[in-house]
Amino acid sequence: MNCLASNRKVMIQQLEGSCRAHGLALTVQRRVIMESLAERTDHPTADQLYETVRTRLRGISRTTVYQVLETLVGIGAVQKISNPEAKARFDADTARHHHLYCVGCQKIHDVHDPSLNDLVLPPDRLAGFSVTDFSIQFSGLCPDCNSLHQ
Amino acid sequence: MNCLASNRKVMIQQLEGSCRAHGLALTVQRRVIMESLAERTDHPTADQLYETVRTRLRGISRTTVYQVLETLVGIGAVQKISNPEAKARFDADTARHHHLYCVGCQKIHDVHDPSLNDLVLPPDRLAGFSVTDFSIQFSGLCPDCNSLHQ
DNA sequence: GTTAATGCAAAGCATTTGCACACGT
DNA sequence: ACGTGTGCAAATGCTTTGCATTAAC
Repeated sequence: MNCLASNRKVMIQQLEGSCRAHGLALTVQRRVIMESLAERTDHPTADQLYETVRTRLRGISRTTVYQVLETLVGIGAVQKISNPEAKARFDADTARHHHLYCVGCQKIHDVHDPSLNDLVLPPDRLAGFSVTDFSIQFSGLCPDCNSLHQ
Repeated sequence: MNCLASNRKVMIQQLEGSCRAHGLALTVQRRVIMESLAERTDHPTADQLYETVRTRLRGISRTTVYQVLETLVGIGAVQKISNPEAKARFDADTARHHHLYCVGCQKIHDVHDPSLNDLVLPPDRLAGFSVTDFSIQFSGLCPDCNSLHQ
């Protein structure tokens, strides 16, 4: 058995476990979508993934791909890269600073902490990448939401 | 003269300078959009900003707000927070890892570097925030684009 | 057999485009 | 005066919704 096949088997078992744990059915669609996403590393959009998936499961609907992806994010089997609603957001502060997304109020707060800038810059070549800039996205609870939750 | 008024004046002078430097006209719309964005720290979407701007410049078009924001990003007066095309992208790898956006090929590459995970976690309370997770977005050139550019 | 998931069609937003008019230089 | 920027209307693209059908448990 080759490595890919073995990984896939493990991955599907994990998916099965996660679904069970959340009382979700392990449908063909969920399995194929999970598999198709797991074997690529190019961070596809829902639509790009749909194009792959439809060749394996003819008749699958675009809606299903969108829905299943959100479900998989919900059970922690997949992560979504981008700010949560995937809308463009703008900031007049162009100095280097970082952002905290509050899972309580869904707002984005600035994090001005100069120490963070030094912490990460040193490796300015990571495995052949020339890095010109970076930004850290934190997620958690802002002070206001913090006090509500205790 | 109060502090806000003074900041605004400086900001507008900077905008004027940036526009000149790029051969762009300093239009009323650009000024008001820049001002409106600069006085808030809540990282509005283009549409949210439009709602504010239209109360100050009746008749301004939504299109203009979208266009001007992109122009301002182009001259570095404003930054856009989110992945560049603001579409949702998905990743089956849920382990902590970071992302490099290549400005050459526009692809998002994974950066698996365990040292980065230790570097930043320590301050798990930043000014009252409880941080549960974080992710670093690098931008720069991937190895392939790097070799093309030299 | 029950309940939840899928598929379809259509609607809903966010964003972009093409072109005529107006404004900044 | 010239050329760029703006406004409008319409198109496009991504994503969501309501509801009937189908499949998983």
